[in-house]
Amino acid sequence: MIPDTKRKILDTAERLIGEQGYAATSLRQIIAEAGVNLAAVHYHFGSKEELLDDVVLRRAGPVNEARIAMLDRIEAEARNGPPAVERVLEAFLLPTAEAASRHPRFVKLMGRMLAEGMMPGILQKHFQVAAGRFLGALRKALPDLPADELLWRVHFMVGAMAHTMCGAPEFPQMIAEPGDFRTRMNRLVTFLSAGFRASVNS
Amino acid sequence: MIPDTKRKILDTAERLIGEQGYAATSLRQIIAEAGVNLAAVHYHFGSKEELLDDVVLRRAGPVNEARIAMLDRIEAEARNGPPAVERVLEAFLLPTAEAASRHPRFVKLMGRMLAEGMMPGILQKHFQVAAGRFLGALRKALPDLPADELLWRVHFMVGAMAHTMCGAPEFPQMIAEPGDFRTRMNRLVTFLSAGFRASVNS
DNA sequence: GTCTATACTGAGATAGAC
DNA sequence: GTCTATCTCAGTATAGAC
Repeated sequence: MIPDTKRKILDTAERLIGEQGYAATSLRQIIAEAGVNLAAVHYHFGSKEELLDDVVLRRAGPVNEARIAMLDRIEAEARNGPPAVERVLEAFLLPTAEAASRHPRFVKLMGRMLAEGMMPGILQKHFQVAAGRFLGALRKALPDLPADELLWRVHFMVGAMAHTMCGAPEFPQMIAEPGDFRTRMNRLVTFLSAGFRASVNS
Repeated sequence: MIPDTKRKILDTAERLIGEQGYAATSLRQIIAEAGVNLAAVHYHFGSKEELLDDVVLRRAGPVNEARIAMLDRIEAEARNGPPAVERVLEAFLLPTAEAASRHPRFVKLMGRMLAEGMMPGILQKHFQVAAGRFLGALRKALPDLPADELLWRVHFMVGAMAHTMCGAPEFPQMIAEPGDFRTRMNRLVTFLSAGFRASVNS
């Protein structure tokens, strides 16, 4: 069982870093809103960066397991044939929507992490395995797409996904929409699938 | 003529904020690498945030003028008919590639700004006009697309664009590619155009 | 007008008392 | 496990030299 102090720090850090970004969020703000002492952060986590690492660790596992389970099912249904791009993208994006319904703070945080360029460090550690599985499935789904082109399209997808997860809409009209994260992810799947399917010669 | 000290601060801030992000870059690091005094920043700009504003201002103007000029030409060639989505996206993205060839630091910085969620503040001030023109052109290019769907797709595009401008590739293979920004933007145009054209029912 | 020196508050981090 | 005290460095501000 996680001690109360530790859990309060994790919850508050998750929320504040998701709202403001990692660098812009101070430990002092976190401990003030969590109602704990500054030294408690360093006792339980060691540093600000390791705190972030623990915040990610707590939620990333379940999301990635759901992703891989969904991908397993899709590949099994496709037998040896290539799976549909839409299904593969859904396997990657819909578990995020599930997580968002229960832990909306965390999804914003993940978007921030991707956007702040923390992929080479913290994020890679937690998502490398799932990313590899996903990339392989996309290769099978799009056998005619050159390898480098596929990687770039995955790069575009990560950008669109991160920005959408952050939840900072550019236009006021978008806030009016009921904040159903699943609807948003379905829009994204439609958009991205067409992008992945585009023929290389424009 | 911009004084040498002011220009050095602008150049160094542009580079460091582009590499590390706004919140993660300290004024002290900027003045150390620029070889100027700390107070010079506050004399010339007033604060860290106004310094960022001036960094953006210096380059955003020319890029946006190129965007609007390109859009004018495209709309004139289309007469009253709807322009092709590809051309509209090129008008928005290729001037960025032009800017990148001469000011690679700045493009990274713009990606960072978008990613760090500074759109409601600094970015909106400099890009609102161009964004409005661009949105109108997209509406004409895609008359059958529902208005809310169009806004979400623009949102996806901004995310993909920002992430690509940051220039932090997820996979080592992507670095091997010659860093031609125009090639990258052409890949992006192909990808996004197909996404914008996707029918709403997936 | 332009820059230097210096001071103030708040950041992350650590040692050690309890 | 928890908290106080303290260190260094961040952003900010200002007085005064040139």
